[in-house]
Amino acid sequence: MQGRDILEIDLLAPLGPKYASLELALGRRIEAVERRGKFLLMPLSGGLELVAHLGMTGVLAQDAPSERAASHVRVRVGLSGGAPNVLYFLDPRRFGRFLVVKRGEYAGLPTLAALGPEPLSDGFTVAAFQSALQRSHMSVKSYLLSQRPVAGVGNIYADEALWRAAVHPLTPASALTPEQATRLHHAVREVLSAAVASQGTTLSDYRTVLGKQGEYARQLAAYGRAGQPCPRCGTTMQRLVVGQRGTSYCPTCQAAPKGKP
DNA sequence: CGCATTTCCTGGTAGC
DNA sequence: TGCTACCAGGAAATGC
Repeated sequence: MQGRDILEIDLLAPLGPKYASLELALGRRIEAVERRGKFLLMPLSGGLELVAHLGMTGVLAQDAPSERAASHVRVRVGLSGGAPNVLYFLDPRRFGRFLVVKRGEYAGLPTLAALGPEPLSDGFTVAAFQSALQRSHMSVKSYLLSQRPVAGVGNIYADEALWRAAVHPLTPASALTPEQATRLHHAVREVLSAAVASQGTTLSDYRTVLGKQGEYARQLAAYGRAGQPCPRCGTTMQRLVVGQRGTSYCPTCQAAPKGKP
């Protein structure tokens, strides 16, 4: 994709502001393909930028979709150069985004505008993470999901990291001890680097760009394991809802913060 | 301003 | 088998 020109870009149905300003990409060159957190960023010539987000179930593919998936194609991008020279953006549940903005202007994308450091970069330090936690009054799980203290942690990896760090998901972020914050920092890095090494977590539909299943599901210790024994202590894992998200945790390893039963 | 709640949307599945 | 009802969730919009 990098270095190619966008010769065609078709939005296959009106989908509102999640798919805005695509016509501006016509005739532009894709100068780079980058990732920040869960956002895919493609700087275009002319000071523009294509921003894509797969939501939960989105797919960006160069292969023509199967008959079954054809109805989920939302955007088709025709590129210069030899085959493969078509990009298909599939988004079955319409939770994705695919839009053109002025480069670096993320006013309509507040999460991207306030995105925390990349978890596997040198910019994600214990000190910075600790001071971010200090400033939030949200539960630590909700704060992780906000993408502000660190980029890219979704529901699965939040549960995994909190379990590894032995931190209860409802602990107020600012109430974490320095030891807990340090453990959580390391846990986020360990979980994400292991998940990347396993090419992600396939629960049902997710496939890598090469069509392979992500293999991290077999390593999940917490996510989706409510009612099953904790891999560390054997206690039955519990489920609760945090910020409208299903949450699994071990009531023994991840002791409740003071005042929470 | 900061946080909580609601909304978007459809495939998958439980229950009958 | 076929129907209904409900759940899942990332980020934005809305509410307080």
